[in-house]
Amino acid sequence: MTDISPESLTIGRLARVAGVGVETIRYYQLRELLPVPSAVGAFRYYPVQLVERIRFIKRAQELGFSLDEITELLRLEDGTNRSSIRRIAADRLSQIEHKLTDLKRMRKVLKHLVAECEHTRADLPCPIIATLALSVSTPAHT
Amino acid sequence: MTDISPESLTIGRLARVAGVGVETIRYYQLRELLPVPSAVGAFRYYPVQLVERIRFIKRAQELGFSLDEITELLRLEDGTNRSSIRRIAADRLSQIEHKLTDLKRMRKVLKHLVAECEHTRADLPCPIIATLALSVSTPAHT
DNA sequence: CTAAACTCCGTACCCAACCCCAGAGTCAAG
DNA sequence: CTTGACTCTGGGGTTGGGTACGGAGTTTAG
Repeated sequence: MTDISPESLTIGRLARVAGVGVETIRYYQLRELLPVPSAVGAFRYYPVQLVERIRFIKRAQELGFSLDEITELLRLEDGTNRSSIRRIAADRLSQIEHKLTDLKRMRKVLKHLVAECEHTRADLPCPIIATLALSVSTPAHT
Repeated sequence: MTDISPESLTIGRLARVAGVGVETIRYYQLRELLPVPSAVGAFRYYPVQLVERIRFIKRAQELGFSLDEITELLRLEDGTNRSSIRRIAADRLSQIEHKLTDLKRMRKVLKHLVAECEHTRADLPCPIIATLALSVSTPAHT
C-alpha cells in the first residue's frame, strides 16, 4: 500500500501480479476499465496501482456486477456520490432476487419431477417426459 | 389450394401456431431439434405434430434446460430410458442448486453493503467502494 | 393477372467476457 | 551479440440462443 511512483510493470508482469491474463488487461483497456499508458520505448509500462484496480474489478465481478456496472462504479470510486453507488448495488441486488425466484421455481419443479420419476412404476410413462410433453407451463424465465 | 395433406403447414404457419419465429424453427433444424421435411414443390411442409415438439422444447427451456440437453431429452422421448432422463434432470437440478448457492452469497453481501451504506455517516468513506477496493474476496461467481 | 406475402438459402451479426494465434519487433541477461 | 522471453498489432474464435438481412423464387388473394 506504500505508493512509490516509478514502480512500473510490463503488461505480462501486471497480469501475473493481478492474477489475470494479458488478454484480459487488453480487453479492459478496450472497455475503458483500465487506462492505456503511453509507451516509453516500444513497450508500455503500467503503474503498480493498476493491480489494485484490477482486483477491484474482479471483486466486483464476484458480486455479479457486469463490466458496464463496474465502469460506473469506477467512475464513482471517490465515494462522494453515495446514492449513485447505492443505486447500482441495489439494482444488482434486485436482479439477483429476481433470478433467485426464477431458479427456485425451476428447482421446485425439477425436484418434484425427479422424485416422481423415481417412484413411479416402470410400466407407466416417465413423468418428466410426460410433463414436458403436455403440461401447462409455469411463468417466465431469464 | 394445393393441399399436400390436411395436416401440414408452411414454416410460417407452423411458427405462428407454435408461437415462435420462423428463424427459430430454422435454427432448431440446424441444431437437429426438429427434422427438415423434404420439399414437395419448392417449399417445405411441416406436419402439425411439430407444434407439440416445439412446445416441448419451450417447456424444457422454462425449466432451464439447454438446447443440448433438450436434444438429449428428445432422443429419450419414448420414455423407456428413465434413468437417463432422470440423470439429465438431476444434473440440471444440481446446476441450479449451485447457482442458487452462488446467488445467495452475492445477495447476502450486497444486502449487507447497501444497508451499511445507508447507515454510514456521509463523512465516512462509502462502504461499498471500500469493500470492493480492498476486501479479501469471497469464493466463486456466476 | 398482378402484387403482396411468403419461402428458401446463405451469411452475418447480437450479447458477455474473454481466449488464442501469427508475425514482427524489442528488451534484458549472459 | 545472441538468444529467448516477452510485447505489439491485428485478426480470429468461443458459448447460447437466437435475430437480421438480402436477393431470388413461389404462392395466393383479389
